[in-house]
Amino acid sequence: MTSSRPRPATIGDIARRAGVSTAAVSYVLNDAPGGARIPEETRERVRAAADEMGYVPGAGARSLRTGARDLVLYVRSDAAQGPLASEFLHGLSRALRGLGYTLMQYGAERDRGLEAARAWAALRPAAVLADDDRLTRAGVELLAKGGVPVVGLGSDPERARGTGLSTLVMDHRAIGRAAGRHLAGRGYRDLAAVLPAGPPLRAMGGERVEGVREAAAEAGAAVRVHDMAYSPESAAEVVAGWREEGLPRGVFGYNDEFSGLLLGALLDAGVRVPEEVGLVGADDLVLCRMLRPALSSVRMDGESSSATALRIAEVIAGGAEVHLSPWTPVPVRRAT
Amino acid sequence: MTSSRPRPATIGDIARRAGVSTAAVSYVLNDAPGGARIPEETRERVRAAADEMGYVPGAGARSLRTGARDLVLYVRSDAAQGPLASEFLHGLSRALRGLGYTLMQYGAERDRGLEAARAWAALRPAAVLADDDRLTRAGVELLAKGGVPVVGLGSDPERARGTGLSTLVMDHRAIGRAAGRHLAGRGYRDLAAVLPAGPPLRAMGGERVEGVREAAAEAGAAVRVHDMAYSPESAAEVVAGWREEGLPRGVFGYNDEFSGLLLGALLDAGVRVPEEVGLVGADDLVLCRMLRPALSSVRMDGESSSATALRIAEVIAGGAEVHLSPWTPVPVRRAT
DNA sequence: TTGAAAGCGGTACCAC
DNA sequence: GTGGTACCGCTTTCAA
Repeated sequence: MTSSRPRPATIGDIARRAGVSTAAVSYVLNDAPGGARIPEETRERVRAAADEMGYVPGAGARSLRTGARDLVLYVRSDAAQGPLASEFLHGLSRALRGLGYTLMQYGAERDRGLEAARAWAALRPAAVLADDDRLTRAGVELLAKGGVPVVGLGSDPERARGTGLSTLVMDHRAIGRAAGRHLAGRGYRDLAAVLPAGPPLRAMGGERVEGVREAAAEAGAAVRVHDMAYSPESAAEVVAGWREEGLPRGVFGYNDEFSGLLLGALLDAGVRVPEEVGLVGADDLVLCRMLRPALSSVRMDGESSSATALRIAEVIAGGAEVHLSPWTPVPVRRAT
Repeated sequence: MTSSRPRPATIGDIARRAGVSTAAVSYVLNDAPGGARIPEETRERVRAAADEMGYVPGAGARSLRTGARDLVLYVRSDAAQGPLASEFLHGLSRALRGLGYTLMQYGAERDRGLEAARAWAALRPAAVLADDDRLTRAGVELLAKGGVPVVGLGSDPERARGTGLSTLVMDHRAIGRAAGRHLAGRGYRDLAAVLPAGPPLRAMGGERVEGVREAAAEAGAAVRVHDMAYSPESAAEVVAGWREEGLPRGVFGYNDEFSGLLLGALLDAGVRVPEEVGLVGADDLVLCRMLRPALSSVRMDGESSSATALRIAEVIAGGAEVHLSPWTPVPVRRAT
């Protein structure tokens, strides 16, 4: 008497229960033109049967038959968390739904390259959006062979151009430039910038530092660069180093969170902020307004994220190659 | 000459190219026992063909044929962000993969209830994990009819017991209790607790406040409750209110982020923390160690998240009803 | 007006 | 030993 787990009802079950053919069921449930002249009474019966049995057509069998692909895969590392990414995700999801696609986040695992591409391809998606570090040449090629457009999140547009790979990037160099100019604009000439130690953030950090360097060069300022991990201890070490070799006048802390750590360490060391050291983060999180003194930052402005999402959705639908960089950095001056 | 988008290669394509039957292709690629005696030379040819054409078997057709369901849906609101949720997600994903399942995050949209359940059911998942606010009686029933177990994230275990709905909860009351005891343990008898204004957080907030009340009752302390939105302005209002009616001695700020806002507002108002007002958050984010004075908090300890994940995976595999609450709150005393 | 049947891409039974 | 073929659930053409 082991009642095994119930299986979902099939169209055949409904047809049998309603005493009609499977075709009739399909017609009624999709109110398809093919079965335009099915009497209301029959329709009623079919709908009732479907309802009672909790029938929902299986997406797999359906898309196997129709050939429609409506799945969009979104593969992200955790690095891309926070309100900005989250808002973007929502806008994208909404825009895609409006166009008949379904967005799914896939791969909390670290799979990448060809292996990952095979897993994605097996799902026959309409498109794949993936963090750059998940993508390899071979992987993108495999997907392309199956007609699956790929959008590289954070991929270098220059390297991608002409390869069929679309890109969506945040201009980290511009963020660094904005931060650097903010600092230089206050008259600071002795600058320091922080480079996150971990692999996922390091690449972005490098770009941001480059931007700071550009801004410093414009203003004739010097820039020191320091490795730092995301921990209070590491922040304290950086500050201790500064105490020895001399405090920088202005600091770009990579982002608000690293800057928050740095601020704590500076205050612990008895350094007055901003009188002795100015500090600027990036992302303009609410965190900036929790800290005292309140943290200056760089906000990312841009077309509404759903507008961006819409453009991406068009790529997906059209299959063209595009390169998007929809955010503009805007310095936000606060106490530090 | 409009070269339409390429379609993925099918098993038939490979068979034709390799000059064998589709059956042979299937056997070779899955090295299935059925085709044990296919000569190595033929296998080679098949593999080569598959490779050249970038063939990957479609998961849809495969599971249609085999009847296997390997998809686990994870439906979460953004409310559940942060390192804890993220770590849990990873552990879960890994554990499930080990058992042959694939975890996908679905539904950035706000769909809920029966409508959402239909969408999930169409994917023929092995199980659905969803935030409680997405679930309705009818929705869970629909899924159950199709043999799909549901785990309610944050659902009340008491109400769920016996309905077939599994639950995974964080014990918010216990968090509040831990925070309240921490405060009372410092000798504070005039307590205040914050209740987040928004709908997603409010329910949890209510539970936490209840916990604070319990701890206060034990110690003979009083508790005031204040609505607050997640903004510096709202925090300032709360503090202004306190200035008028008298400062509380100890404050539970719902979580670290609300507490951070409160801390900023308190300092702005010239209140000395912790000399005049003690403050405790919850979650033990890195944020606590950015703030000065460093924020006391309540950390969530528990069995490793992958162990929890494993138990959930068993539910999925077995279809049984379980009620999990694997986290234990632990006060973390810092400067505030 | 209704329904039989073909076929989507796979797997695996079973007859050659 | 091999590979033809039935079949999974569903849509849609076409004939009755």
